[in-house]
Formats: sequence, structure tokens, C-alpha cells
Amino acid sequence: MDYKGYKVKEEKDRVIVENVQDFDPVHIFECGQCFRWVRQPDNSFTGVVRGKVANISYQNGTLVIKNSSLKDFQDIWFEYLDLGRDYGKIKALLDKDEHMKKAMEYGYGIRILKQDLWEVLISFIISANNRIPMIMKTVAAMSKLYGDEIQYDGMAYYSFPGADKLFEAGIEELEACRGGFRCKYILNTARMVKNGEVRLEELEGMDTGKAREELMKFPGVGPKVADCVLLYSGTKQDVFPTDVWVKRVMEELYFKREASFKEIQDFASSYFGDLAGFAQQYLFYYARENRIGTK
DNA sequence: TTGCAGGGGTCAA
DNA sequence: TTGACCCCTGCA
Repeated sequence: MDYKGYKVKEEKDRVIVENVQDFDPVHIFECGQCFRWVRQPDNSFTGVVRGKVANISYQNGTLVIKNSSLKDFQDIWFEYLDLGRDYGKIKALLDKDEHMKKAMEYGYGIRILKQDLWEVLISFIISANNRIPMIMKTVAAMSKLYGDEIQYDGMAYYSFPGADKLFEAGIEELEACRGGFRCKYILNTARMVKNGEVRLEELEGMDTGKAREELMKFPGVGPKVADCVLLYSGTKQDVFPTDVWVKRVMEELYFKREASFKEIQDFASSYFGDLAGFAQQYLFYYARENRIGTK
């Protein structure tokens, strides 16, 4: 069948999508935006989204989503993988200088996933002063303890637990997931969401500055985490999450000197405009994989 | 083998 | 503006 410009067919346990451009699972799942996708020996990725497990692989324009029906594709995967967006056009618009050109050539298959806002919020609270393997372990442990079990291919997977579940878990249980000093932030954030003190579903309707302010009401959420949450949940694209890697790459490539957080934010906003979030992803992936700025 | 620095930030003083 | 923070890994 034709679905929004793609040729899609269902076959046994999978959906096959033809003519998918600007897509590389390694770039997408290892560019730092998500912590729940596990790379398989064949470079496909298996992960859990909205209570469904899937395995995603890609070759020569063909995207294969295993353990998915046509309905799942329409209800979940099309949006989650941001397939409605023309990344070729974005790359053309961001092709402003040699640095961006190189970064986009390097991470040509990056797409920004539209992840569950709550899951991204907790994941990035955990990310503060932490490393990716540790973040993945903690998120996996919380899911295993408080999420719902899903069987796939002889393995058990777990959905990400809701605010009620994490709040009821209590501080000691959360600390068993190795989140360290961030656990008290998670517990209080869960409480605030559960009680409706901050309504996550209302963020999309706010302007970016207001949405960022709202998110920063949560403990453990500063400007960097707030921007990550907005960007990786697909809520806002005109943000430029600035962590140590982004700071390094911007100083090395654009400023040629040390620059403050505010200087970098202002530059990104005026130079990349509404596409700042996409620029950040290309630059971050390029910088981290090539260890730019670490001499 | 043991010890120590430091990591995709945020909070509190 | 600056140090502390959980926990783990890498590297003397």
C-alpha cells in the first residue's frame, strides 16, 4: 500500500518500507538521543516504544521493522521515526559552511526520534554528570523492576514505567537501580507529574521559552536537560542543547576560543534558527565520534 | 592489586 | 561562582 509517500507492505511478522532516505540505524540510535535501543550483531537495533518491542534494520533505501503490523507502523513507528519529515531539505538548509557540511556527511542518516516525553524526562535527569552505558543500565533496571514485561524472540523486554509506578517505588527501590544522587530528583519529578503540578501534555502548545521554564520546575532539570527533553520528544526543534561536547565543538569550529553557554545559545539561535536542534544533533554526533576538542 | 580522577549537569551556599 | 554529588570505568 501507499502510506504518506512510502510504499509499505506487511509480511509475516514485519513491515517493509521502501524508498526511505536519510536513514541509518547506527546514526539514529547512537547519536545520543535515546538509551533504550540495543545494537545487534547485524547492526540492527532492538528496542521498546509505547509497550511494543521492535527490531529495526535498513539497507539501500529499505527499512524493515520486525515484530510490527501495518497498524503498528501507522500508529507508532511512522511518527516515532519521524518519517514524515524531509531530512534532505533540512540538510540543504543547514548547508551553511564547511563544518556543517562535514558533520552532516558524517551523520547523514540521523533522524530525531519522537520519544515519549516522560521517558525522555527521566532519562535525561539520569544523564546529568553520567555516562551513556550507566544511563542505559539505570533506565533498563527501572524498566525491568516497574515496567510491563514483553516477550520477543525468546527474550524479555520491559516497557518504561509511568510516573505512578516510579513514585510508588520509593527512594530505596529507585536507588537499587544505580541512579545515585539523581534518584531523589526522579522521585520528586514523578510525584509532580502524578499530581499534575506540571502537565507534560501542555508543553507542546507553549512557546519554547515557556516550555523550557515549565520543565525546569522539576528537580534535576536545568537548561541543558530541558532542551534535550524538548528536542528528543519531538516537541520543539528550535533548541540547542549545549553540553560539554557541543561546547567543545562550537568553540573549536566556530568561536576559535572559549565561549560561554549564553554566547553559544545566542549564536545557534541566530545562525541555525528554527533548525538549531537538527544542527545540534549533527554537530554533537560528529564531535563525539571524532573526539573533537579533546586534543 | 589498589587508588584516584572524572564523566552528555544541577543544586545549594 | 564553586564544590559536592552516586557509581563505574580507565589508567597509573
